[in-house]
Amino acid sequence: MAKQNTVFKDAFNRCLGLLENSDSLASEPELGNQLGVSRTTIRAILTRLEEIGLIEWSKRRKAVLRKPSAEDYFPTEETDSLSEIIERSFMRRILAGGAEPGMQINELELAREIGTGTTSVREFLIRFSRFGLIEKRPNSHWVLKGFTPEFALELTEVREMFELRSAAAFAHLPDDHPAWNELDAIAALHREILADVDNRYREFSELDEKFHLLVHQASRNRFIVDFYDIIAIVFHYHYQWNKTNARQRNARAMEEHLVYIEALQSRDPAKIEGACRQHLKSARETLLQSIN
Amino acid sequence: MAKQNTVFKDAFNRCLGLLENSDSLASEPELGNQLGVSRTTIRAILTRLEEIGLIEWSKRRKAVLRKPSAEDYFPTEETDSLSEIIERSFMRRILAGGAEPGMQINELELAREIGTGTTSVREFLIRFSRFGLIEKRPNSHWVLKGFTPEFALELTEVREMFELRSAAAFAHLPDDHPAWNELDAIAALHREILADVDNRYREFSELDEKFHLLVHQASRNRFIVDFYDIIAIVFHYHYQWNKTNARQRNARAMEEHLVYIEALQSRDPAKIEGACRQHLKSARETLLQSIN
DNA sequence: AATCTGTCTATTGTAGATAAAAGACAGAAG
DNA sequence: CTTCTGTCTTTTATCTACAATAGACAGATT
Repeated sequence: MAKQNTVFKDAFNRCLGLLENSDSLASEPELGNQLGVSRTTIRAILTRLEEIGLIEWSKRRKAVLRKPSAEDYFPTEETDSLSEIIERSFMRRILAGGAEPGMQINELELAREIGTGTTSVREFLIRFSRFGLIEKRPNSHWVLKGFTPEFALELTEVREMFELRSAAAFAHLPDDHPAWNELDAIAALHREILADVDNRYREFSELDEKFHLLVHQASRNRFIVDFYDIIAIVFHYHYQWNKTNARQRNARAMEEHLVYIEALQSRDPAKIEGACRQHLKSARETLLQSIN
Repeated sequence: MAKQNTVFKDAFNRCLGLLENSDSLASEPELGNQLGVSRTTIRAILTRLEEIGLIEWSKRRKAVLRKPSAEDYFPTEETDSLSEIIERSFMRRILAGGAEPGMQINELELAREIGTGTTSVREFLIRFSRFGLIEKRPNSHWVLKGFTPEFALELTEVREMFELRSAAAFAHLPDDHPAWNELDAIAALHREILADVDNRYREFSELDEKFHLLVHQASRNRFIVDFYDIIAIVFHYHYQWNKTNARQRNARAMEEHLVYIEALQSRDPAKIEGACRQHLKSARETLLQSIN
């Protein structure tokens, strides 16, 4: 196949969601906006909805005939884009599996194992190389540099520089900047999760990413914001496969976040720097501990 | 063609160089090391050398029959790798040509204009995207964010953070670290060029890159070192197409470098910070001036 | 015993082809 | 006259194929 129709399938599934609570659908351009896809894809979705008897479609009329059932949805495995599949598969190999630093990475072999063409793997590796974990030998293979303590130290060194600066900039955002409201919402969510931490500590990972990204964005510097991608992906995958003490670790981090957030809200530079440093220090320690 | 044989042509040309001052060639593996290519390529080179009557080749014997002449060399246009060609072509379009921020970038069109396949253009754009000048709309085009004053300010902000830290780290390198010798050599070259600045000011660009890279490497942080790529490419191409006051600008920068280098050699943190800040400040001003 | 050459295989870099998705435009419907 | 639909064209994402290049191995040479 030249191209997977995952965009179609994913949008189709989301369209079934829209269909649950309504007895007709909006216009094609409007649907396109709602689902974030082009009209071409919308029309493919409408065609299929009609085929499986979910709607009656004639020009502007899109009447819902019945509610969607579980079988109407495409299975979730089919809605992931190829690059997501490659990313997951690759990250599992290098973080979970016993991948030695210095190991060669073979495009062809990777492609065969994942069951995809080499082009996609190549493009993934090129995109991934900016994370500093792999390196290309021109006209030859890639070399895995490995998820080592050195990597973690270099990563956190830059992270700390960037986050301290961003946090300081946060205090100078104008009072009517939307970031303040988002910060309040994030603080509230922290308290909510902490109140039921035993059951909800798994939600921390996503919350953590959202909070730190918000802080980094205050720098108004694309390089600082982009760099946060690297941190996010490392934490995301690393914790996904390393769950020792997750509950306790997350609870502690959330407490620190709350102190950090209050400091931001106070707009007091010294207080902000202190809280930020404290949190970054323990984040670094946690990361380093979990590597060895 | 599936693959250009630019590696062969470039290595061949360099091999002619080796051949100029010697009447026989080393063994195949040894030549491979000297030219940085595989034995397969070496044997292709030897075959051609024999064909055009430059050597007599039989097993270990590779006797030089005559000195290479100008026609023996491949033209330089044919020795550039495809990615270099694409990079130059693209940079010319966005830096020299009137490329508006927000403009769409079309892979197919770019490929046609450069006369290459889309795969190579795609891969180039992916690699290039880390420089923060373009951005991808998934399943759709790339958007040019433009070489704007904002870009320059964001770039220099991070650069200053990184270089100040690297310069400070430089002072703590052990006395027997090779960087000290390289620094001396770079200082000497500065003085040499300054002594004949009217004729040699064009050599500054390369020297500048070498010096700052040396400083950044003292950080021993892959993210800091890698970031210097962005600065290098921006300065490299930007100055290539913007030559107003080049002589004066370069002379001033070299003077500043010498002060900066002396500060590094003194290992005095305060002095280093001062000289570094001074130089970065005028580098930023120069860059900003040349954008508007 | 070490290094070299002859030969063979495997992998990378790039072009070209094709289905999926985006998007343009004219005429239809409100 | 604005927004929609029908239709068509263009572009992107991905696969496959193949020449260039790297690299492996056994036997030859020093």
